[in-house]
Amino acid sequence: VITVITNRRTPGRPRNRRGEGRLLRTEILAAAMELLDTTGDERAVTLRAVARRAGITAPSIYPHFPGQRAIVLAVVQQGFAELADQLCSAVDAAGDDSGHRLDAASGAYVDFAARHPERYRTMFGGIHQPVSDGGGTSGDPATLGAEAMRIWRILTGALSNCVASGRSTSTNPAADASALWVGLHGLAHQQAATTSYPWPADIVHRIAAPLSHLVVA
Amino acid sequence: VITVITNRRTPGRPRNRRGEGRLLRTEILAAAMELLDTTGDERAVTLRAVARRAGITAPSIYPHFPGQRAIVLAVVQQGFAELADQLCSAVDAAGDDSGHRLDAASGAYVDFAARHPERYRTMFGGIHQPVSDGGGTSGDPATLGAEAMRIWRILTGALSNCVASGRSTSTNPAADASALWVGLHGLAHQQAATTSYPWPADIVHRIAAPLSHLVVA
DNA sequence: TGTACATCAGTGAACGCGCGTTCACTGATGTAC
DNA sequence: TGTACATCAGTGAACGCGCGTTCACTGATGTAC
Repeated sequence: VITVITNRRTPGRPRNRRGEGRLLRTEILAAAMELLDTTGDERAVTLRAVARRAGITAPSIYPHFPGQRAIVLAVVQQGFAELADQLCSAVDAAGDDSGHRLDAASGAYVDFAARHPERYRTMFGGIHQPVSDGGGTSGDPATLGAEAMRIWRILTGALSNCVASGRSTSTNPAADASALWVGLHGLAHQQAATTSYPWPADIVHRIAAPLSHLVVA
Repeated sequence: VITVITNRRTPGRPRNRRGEGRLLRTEILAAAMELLDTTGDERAVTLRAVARRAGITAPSIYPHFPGQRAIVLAVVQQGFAELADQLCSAVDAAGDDSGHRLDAASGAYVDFAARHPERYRTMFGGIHQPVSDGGGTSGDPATLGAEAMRIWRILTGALSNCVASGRSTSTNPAADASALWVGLHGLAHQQAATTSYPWPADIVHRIAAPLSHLVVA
């Protein structure tokens, strides 16, 4: 099957009303995310491809984004916000048991990457460096970007609660939360990159439990 | 500072003697690796850029590689071979103590990524999927690619020795080696992607020790 | 030993393509009078 | 209420660029006789 790339825009697209031009920004972002998720290739997110997907002409993007990199950067930032939101929801929905809450966070993290593999890879691809605000005094999480900070705080909080309830023996929940994040990231990224690695069935728990210093049940 | 891209090849390059044309393949590969390590961007490894770097014209590449993707794939494969070699050397040089040997493997792994961040990211970028041979019965490491299998075996071996000498309480060294690899990968990849994450000082040990189920000293 | 020839390593010009970006523009719509 | 006008959303054509790939070629070198 040959994919025909058409340059025609969806002809019926109504232009936004006066004063509502900013709405297009949202459509452009959505188009970029769709492109990323469906093509599975960051390089497919070109300015022209995004415009085609959004049903507009390429120059129409410039009033909303200074260039192509800015679009990808916005996708990445929104990705981090969504990831943080979903961790938050998962933890909230997990009830009162501190162990369940930590499990829920770990599961939601890996799940996000499984549902949006290419977006996850782009988020952590490094070119856009959204995790850190720069600077980066070693060991000081305050240098994280705002959304990354949220994620780190959710993990740290869940782990601290486990310590408080005697479920974890961690003596440094802040540092161990970073270690846990690294472990989850390793699994999430690897699953997002290659679909056929021979994982043990309980791989999430096998990674998250020791890194969280959970007491053996 | 503006980087001037010159199309001129190094004029003095002597052509290989008759029958030694295959030598150029090595030079092309080396040029691609240099490009990847110095530009820090996989997208910079174009067929033409590789040719410029190698001091030849673009069409000269075709007798040696069917196309640009094949060059990157070869770079990735060589990267896996080098990584496996370095793990092997590090373990061999670490003496007899099983704990030291496992530490050496972990350290060498993270080190490789730190020394060649862009190459590491490309290796695990997923587009080329070099880790798995496909198929991928869950839990069966035999479906790994040859070099990935070597890496996994080194980790499994080091971990098994720790179990044998009472340094690790792992009850499933094969599965825990996968978990350890995932953890090391998470750290290696994240360090290769963003230089300024606020890592705890003992991050490697903080990840590797619990995943290996090392007994607390 | 000398010479014609086949082979081989690599060249140079050319192609069509999609890209990012620019520029002048069009036509609908809200607003001032 | 009617009309002229400014503003705004988005268009369409064009540019120069580097890319991957093709093709016919050149000139050095080993070899057969």
